[in-house]
Amino acid sequence: MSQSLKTILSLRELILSGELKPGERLSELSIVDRLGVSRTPVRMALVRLEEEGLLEAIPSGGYAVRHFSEADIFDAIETRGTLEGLAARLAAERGPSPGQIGEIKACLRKLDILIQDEHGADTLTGYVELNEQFHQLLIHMSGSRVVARQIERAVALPFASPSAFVEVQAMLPESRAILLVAQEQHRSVVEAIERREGARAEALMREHSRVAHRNLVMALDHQGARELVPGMALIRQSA
Amino acid sequence: MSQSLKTILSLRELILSGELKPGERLSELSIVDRLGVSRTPVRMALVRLEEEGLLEAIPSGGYAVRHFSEADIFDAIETRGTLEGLAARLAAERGPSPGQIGEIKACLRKLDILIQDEHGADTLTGYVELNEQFHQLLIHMSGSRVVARQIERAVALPFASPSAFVEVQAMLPESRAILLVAQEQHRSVVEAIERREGARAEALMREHSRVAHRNLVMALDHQGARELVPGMALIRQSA
DNA sequence: TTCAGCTATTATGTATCCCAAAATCATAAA
DNA sequence: TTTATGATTTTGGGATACATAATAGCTGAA
Repeated sequence: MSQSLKTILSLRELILSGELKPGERLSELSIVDRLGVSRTPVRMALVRLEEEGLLEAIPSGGYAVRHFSEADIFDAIETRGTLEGLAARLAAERGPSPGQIGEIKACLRKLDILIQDEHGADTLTGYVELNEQFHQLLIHMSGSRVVARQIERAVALPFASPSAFVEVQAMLPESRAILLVAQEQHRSVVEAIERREGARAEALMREHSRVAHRNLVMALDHQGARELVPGMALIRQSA
Repeated sequence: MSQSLKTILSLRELILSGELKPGERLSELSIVDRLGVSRTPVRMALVRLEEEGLLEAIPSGGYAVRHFSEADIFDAIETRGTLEGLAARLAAERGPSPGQIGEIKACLRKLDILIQDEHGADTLTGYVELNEQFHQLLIHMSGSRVVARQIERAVALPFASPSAFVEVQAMLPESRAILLVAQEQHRSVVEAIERREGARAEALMREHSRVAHRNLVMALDHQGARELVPGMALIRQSA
């Protein structure tokens, strides 16, 4: 593993865990001391994490940990939903290959099976994996590198990912119901794409992203649930 | 001006002018020789230009000039339109301040005056400036940093900018008609936002971006018009 | 006591050097 | 003639030394 990658991973962990607080300025030398790598990979990591959205450049030079408001999380989810809606519409309009449709239907079936089981031991990680795979396949079906790239960037924010809220969701009593609704949306989107119904596919994908909105509200209300949301350490009320 | 910035500007110019051809691998040392700066700012510039989308990272290390297809331009425009549509909807739903509405209406009036004049000497640069300002104000009215950032990134691709096609458009016989339509869309979007009509504002902004689609088709047909489109040097048929 | 200005320190920006890995080319063997 | 292997060269990643700009702290004067 390269020193740069090691530094990126370490810094990201420090930021997401809240050890480095929002607004805190990151001096290159302090990171050098902390992580034991030289300034070159540190600088590389700082640039990459700014691109990712976790850091912001200070006008006079250097970087600080970025802070977000609750509204920012909302907007990030809405942005992802909008872009995934675009991807779904493009997929529907352009008509994906039978192979792609087969793949995503196989993914749907696996999710069905997983959901049928009452929540077992590692059901959660399995769900996260399959859910991410579904979203990935959908993006691929759009057939657009440009859109795919844009979604990648939108999802880079930790709380914007399609599975950012599965952990909090699992804590809720209505958890299972939400899962069923989400899966119904998955199924309907695929159906819409198959039938070349672009507007429907887009609307469904947008609405699908809004289960995250609901989970967000839940997470904000229940004090214990907050730390289950990745990146929650970056949230400041007044930001 | 810093060496890094100088390198970024020089490299971008070399890429957009087509002097560095799509697919061409960029060796750090060759750039050092070419531009007379050391490797450090060169490396920094390469990272930033990859982020911008002009370069792509090679798995084994290093960077190559990215190439795009005509479909990619189409998708980039559609992506921008979708995100600007999101911004317009958010602006409408949230209700911008009277000051913001005043600002964008002032911008509209200036555009009106400019369009009324028969095409004068520097009407074009004036139009580009006001047009960009309009789009900027609209983004600001959304009230969302997250959305603003995402649009910034989408617009970084040279042919995705709101004013990427004004030069080709100016060559067309129906140029004036297109301008009038675009301005009507500007006006309608502001009206929709004022009336808190989110769906209308979004649809209008999307449709507005599609004047670029039309101009793109024109540019691709007329051989002389191609080089008026920024970034056209990056287009490969089969990409 | 407060503010201005200077200085010292620390931070980032830049250049250069070293090293490891990968691509390439040449040569030899099948 | 083709393929495999080894040497050479090139390239990129990393470390460090140097230059320059920013900042904080201190001193002196109002």
